[in-house]
Amino acid sequence: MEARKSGRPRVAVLSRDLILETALKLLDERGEQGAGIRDIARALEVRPSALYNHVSGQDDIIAGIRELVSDRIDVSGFDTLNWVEALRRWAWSYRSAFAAHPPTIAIMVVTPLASQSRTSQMYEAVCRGLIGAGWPERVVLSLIVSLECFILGAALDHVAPDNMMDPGDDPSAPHFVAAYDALASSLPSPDTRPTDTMFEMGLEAMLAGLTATFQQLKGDS
Amino acid sequence: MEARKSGRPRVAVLSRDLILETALKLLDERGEQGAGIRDIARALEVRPSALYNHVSGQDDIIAGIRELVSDRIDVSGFDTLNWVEALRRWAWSYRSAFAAHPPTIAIMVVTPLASQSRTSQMYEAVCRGLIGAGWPERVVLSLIVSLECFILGAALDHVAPDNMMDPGDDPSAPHFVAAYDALASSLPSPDTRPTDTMFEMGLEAMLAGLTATFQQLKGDS
DNA sequence: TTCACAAAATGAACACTGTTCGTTATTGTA
DNA sequence: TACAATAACGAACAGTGTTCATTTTGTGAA
Repeated sequence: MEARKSGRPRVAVLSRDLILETALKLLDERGEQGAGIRDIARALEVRPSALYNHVSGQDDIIAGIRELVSDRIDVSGFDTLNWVEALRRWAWSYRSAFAAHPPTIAIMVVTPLASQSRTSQMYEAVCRGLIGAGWPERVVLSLIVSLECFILGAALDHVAPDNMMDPGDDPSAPHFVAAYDALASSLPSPDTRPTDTMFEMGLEAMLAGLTATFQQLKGDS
Repeated sequence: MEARKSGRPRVAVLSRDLILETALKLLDERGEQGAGIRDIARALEVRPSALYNHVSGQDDIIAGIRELVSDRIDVSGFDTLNWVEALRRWAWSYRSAFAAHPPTIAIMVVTPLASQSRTSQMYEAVCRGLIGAGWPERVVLSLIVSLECFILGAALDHVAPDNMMDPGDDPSAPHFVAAYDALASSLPSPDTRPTDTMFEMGLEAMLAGLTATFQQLKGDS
């Protein structure tokens, strides 16, 4: 544990990638608050100010993490499957990519997308698949974004504690309590989470609705 | 502008409600960062520490604001309309309640729900309506939460800048660029926002899908 | 080979945040 | 009339992201 002296070290200790990987790891391990600049620096055994030689600031780190996460989203279905099944695969992997790194979600959702990024390659693949399947260009982005809204909302729900909606024994909300209890006791096994059945239900509803829309659009043209 | 001396003032300057209303107002005016403890205190012409006589801390303020916002959600449809139209009204007002106070969304979504709150009265109304319409108790909460995921995701999207998804002229993402341009030029008027057509499309898709699910459930029983 | 400059680390600040605590003046109550 | 509760101030504290001068090392040009 000998302290490093001032001045440039013989072998570089830091790199942009190393910083981002460490940040993501800390985020996963300790949650949203655990990946501050000082935490990352401590994990790398470095003074906080050293990070600024490789990264322009905290926003830059967040943008970098988003790239890491969106790389895990599976768009392979758009080359091989029909658009409904491709969207289904995409949606599930989209959710699990974020669910694997819970604390990132809330940050990602609000932070605008940097252009020329790997994330826009992900959108490119989805757009190509949908347009190729016959969807009109002008509705494709609405379709994607509306699915994305649901997915990200679901990812946030996935993060939230299971009892987040627990009404307790609030006597002024009997139907709410009944619905909560009925859901809890209808789970197939104790370790299936409500949030999973919820995601399935919502996703299938959207896909069914979109299929109807698609056929209607085909009929009009 | 005479400074107030130490000691209890003759007429109280603060109250919990006043603090919450001020916080919400600042949030609306200046955005997410503009409603810190010190900002609220400055707006009320009071020292920051004075707030702690009426509020337990920042989390408490956030919880209070959520109550203020969810009071604006319209659940009246569940008494008068069929469940689809009631859900539609609920969803639009849900979104606009949050859209009216953009910066609150990102905070609300992540913060768990306090029980016995006015918010759970909102859920009670929705549950009562859906169960009364014939939905099985065990799926009602999944239905609500999945719609909620979409709505909150859409509310976040509503907050994001319109050009958040702008790919620029990225030559490596031609379909993405084409879809983006097609959407932009297909807007009926210059002041209709893409996020509105997106919300409509997604909501109608979900409602159509849920209608199909409902009829299927009726057929099975 | 030498010299200047870029790069990469330290460490000491700065401005900012939410929060706590002691002090003081006023109010309500027994 | 005592006495406690209340509600304000003001001075701290611990935490944050960030900047800057400094020191050391590496590298390309004259």
